[in-house]
Amino acid sequence: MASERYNAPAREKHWQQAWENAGTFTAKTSGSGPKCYVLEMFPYPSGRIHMGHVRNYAMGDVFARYKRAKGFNVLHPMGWDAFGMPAENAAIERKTHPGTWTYANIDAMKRQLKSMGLSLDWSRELATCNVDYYKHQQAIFLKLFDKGLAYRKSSKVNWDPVDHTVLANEQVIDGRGWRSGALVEQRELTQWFFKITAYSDELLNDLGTLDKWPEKVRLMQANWIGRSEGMLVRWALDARTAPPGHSELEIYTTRPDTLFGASFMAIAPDHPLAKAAAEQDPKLAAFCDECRRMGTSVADVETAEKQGYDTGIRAVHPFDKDWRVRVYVANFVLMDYGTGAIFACPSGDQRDLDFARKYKLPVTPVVLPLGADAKTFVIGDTAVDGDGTMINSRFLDGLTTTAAFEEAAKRLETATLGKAPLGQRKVNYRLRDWGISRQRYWGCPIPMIHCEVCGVVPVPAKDLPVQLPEDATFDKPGNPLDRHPTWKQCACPQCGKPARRETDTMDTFVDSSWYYVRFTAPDATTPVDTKAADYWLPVDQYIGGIEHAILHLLYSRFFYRAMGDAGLGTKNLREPFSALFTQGMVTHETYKSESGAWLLPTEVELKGEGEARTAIEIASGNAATIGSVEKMSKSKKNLVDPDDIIAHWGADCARWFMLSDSPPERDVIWTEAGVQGAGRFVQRIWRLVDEIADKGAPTGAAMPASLSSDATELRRTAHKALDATGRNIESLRFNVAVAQIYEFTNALSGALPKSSEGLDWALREAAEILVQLIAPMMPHLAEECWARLGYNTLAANQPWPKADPALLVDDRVTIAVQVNGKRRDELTIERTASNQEIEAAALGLEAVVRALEGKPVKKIIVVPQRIVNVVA
RNA sequence: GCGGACGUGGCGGAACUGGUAGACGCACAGGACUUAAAAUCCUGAGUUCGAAAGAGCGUGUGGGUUCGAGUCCCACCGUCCGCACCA
Repeated sequence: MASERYNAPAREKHWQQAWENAGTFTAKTSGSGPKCYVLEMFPYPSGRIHMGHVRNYAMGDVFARYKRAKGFNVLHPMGWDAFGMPAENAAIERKTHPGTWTYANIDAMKRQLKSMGLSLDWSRELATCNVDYYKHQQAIFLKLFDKGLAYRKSSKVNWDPVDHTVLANEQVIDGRGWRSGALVEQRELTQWFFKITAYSDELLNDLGTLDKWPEKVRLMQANWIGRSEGMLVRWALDARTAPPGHSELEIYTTRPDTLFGASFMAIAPDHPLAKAAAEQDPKLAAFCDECRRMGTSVADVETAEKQGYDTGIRAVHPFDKDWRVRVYVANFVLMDYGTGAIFACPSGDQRDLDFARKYKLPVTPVVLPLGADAKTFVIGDTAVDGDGTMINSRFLDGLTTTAAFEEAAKRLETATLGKAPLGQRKVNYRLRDWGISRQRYWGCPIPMIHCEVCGVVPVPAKDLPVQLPEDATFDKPGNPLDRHPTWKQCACPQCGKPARRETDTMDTFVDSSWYYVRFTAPDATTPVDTKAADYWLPVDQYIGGIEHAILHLLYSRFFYRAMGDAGLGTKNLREPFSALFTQGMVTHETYKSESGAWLLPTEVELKGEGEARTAIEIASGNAATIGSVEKMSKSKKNLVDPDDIIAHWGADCARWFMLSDSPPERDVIWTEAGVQGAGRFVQRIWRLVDEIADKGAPTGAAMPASLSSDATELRRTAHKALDATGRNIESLRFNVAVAQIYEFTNALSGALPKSSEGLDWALREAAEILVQLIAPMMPHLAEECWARLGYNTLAANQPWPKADPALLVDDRVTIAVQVNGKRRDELTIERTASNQEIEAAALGLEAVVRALEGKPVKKIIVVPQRIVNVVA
């Protein structure tokens, strides 16, 4: 009896309900089997899920379901990264409260995620904007403050003029705010910081332990931390030229070996020496002002021409008291790296060379590159920064650059200026402390109080939480907390006098730096339940977008360590995510109307194929242009709504398509044809299982004593597919797993019309294996098929079948036969055949004899079970 | 500029530690079923020459190592990504 077409949308709801009723995916800390914590980066509740979420969560779900089937105690939670700017902007636009907007979005998106049939433990759901979450974050902040890991300082910060808030360095991309896209300005403000730099070395070194992270991400983090080994070198200033109170200038260099190539010194416009000199030189003061103005936008800095101003100050070369070097103020020297002062060796550094040429300063080659001729070697317009042999460098001459570094360092360390050594070794980092103050409402309030008498005082733990006021106003720009009439007024916890609350809130990246810890015990009364955290952490497989390679992933690595060091129960664990996978984006073609407006894919009709493809705007009937394939985005309207796809095709179809074809780390192009293909496959599986259930052996029948060769062959195919698919899911090679399932399905369809001894039983076994192979990817269809096969258990609860090792190897193997490296034929032979037998069989092949043309055989190479190459 | 990744049919891609290149999917062509369409099933296909058997060429380009290279080495070209005055 052939059944109806599989009605995915209807049946999916049924099975989702069945899982929910059975509590299938609720994780228990006391569960059996080894633990496995699978996590996808939690979403920002923007309003609706998009295809990128579908892909991300489909991947995580396949992995989680597979691990469950393999007997692991799986934790697979979901929550909401719910604080942040869009809620506040929406509040301004719609005259509502950010919380109202956010919670409505969470409801909508939760419904959407549920329609995907994800194996999530919703009992652990959390939202970072919920006071039950952020009160613990405030407690953590206080602990970090106690440890000196959170502190306040005045510094130049990135100011986003559109969002009216400060941004961390990591959140400035190409000189623009990561969210608003506005050109970022530099402002001097007093802000809260986390001391991530205390972990520079550890964060860098431990990257080496993250062998299940993408190399690319580790490299990006290593570059961001930016460790360099160099020296601090103090230069005496010529007293006749130095401003009062300044007798020396300390610089940072990674190339003390090139000291004899010194041409000039350069200091930042904000360097104390520059400020002192500017007091006596109005032109210099004007130059410094100009530099600062240029520095207002990061984008300007990148294109600005190198400029300098000779301060008239002369510095004395550390190795030659008669050698004077000019000191410039230069617009390219940064005050907050090293000491804000450099010595320049133009022959070895392009930027210094450009500057030297511009201001007609000396250029002395000091490194002779390997293979260059000392007599003819000159520096033109290109600096030479590689290794080589030292020249024009007195006591360093003839040494390699590496040896010269050591020699110069030794001499600088032993020589003195005044009483202290002339130089000392110093490791520098590019990484800066993490500025977390945001002048916005919709974030976690920083639990601090400003008292005129006592200074900055932490809110006592017993007074937590510091809750956001509900009655804030969003009608004008600026910080609603700051202008709230009463909220910031409080009593100083120390002296009791009237004081003022801190009105800055925390960067939302703080929220996401520990949510994975909170998932292990979301209802604990303390921020961390040590027992649960020790059991579940670290996350065994983390999946998310590459865009967080630095931001979220570096912050989390820091925060997890800081929490441990502040006594929050995770001290024995240093890395939060033992394996990381970064998935590619979902892309789609773009369409434009005649007037140049972007069109949704649903607004155009496509015709023809290949080069001849055309698009018509449905509403107007006019021709539309087919544009390039881009990441799905609202601005380009190349969006496909997951709701539409799931309602029409079902979640399984959408999931299957997201996992097919493209390797998961690469971008995938969403196409209508691709979805149709996936939809066809869903029906094909259903028909196949339906037919086998009708004709095949009864549920639970034992294997017949004797099987035909067809039946054995089918069993081999099934068990090989089982083995290979498991390995590919394990290594997240979903596209290959999908291809193997297709191949297996083709073999199964091919065997269906045949009839021989034991074949019905083998068909049934293969069908059951097939259902379990698709279960992680198309879980609803798997349940439907499982039930059709006569079971009243849930497929989701079935253990992953075990492949029979005896079926994984063939008795006879096909070997390619080459003559002089060219494939001429192939031969099928017993797997256990000896090399002699293989050689004999190969030489007997007609194609081989023909290719040899009677030439004598020089040698024969036999690779068992693979290839034989006859060399003549 | 510095650092990194990648380059395979019409398209997405597969190919374990060097061993039958193009699995699987999409698109395509031919056929079956049907009054017809949809759905489904079967067959074909890297390319050139050939009716076929078969042969030549073929993984960005040029060289090299090897019995054998998509895979290893060198140089170059192209695409993409990250960082970017970091001393």
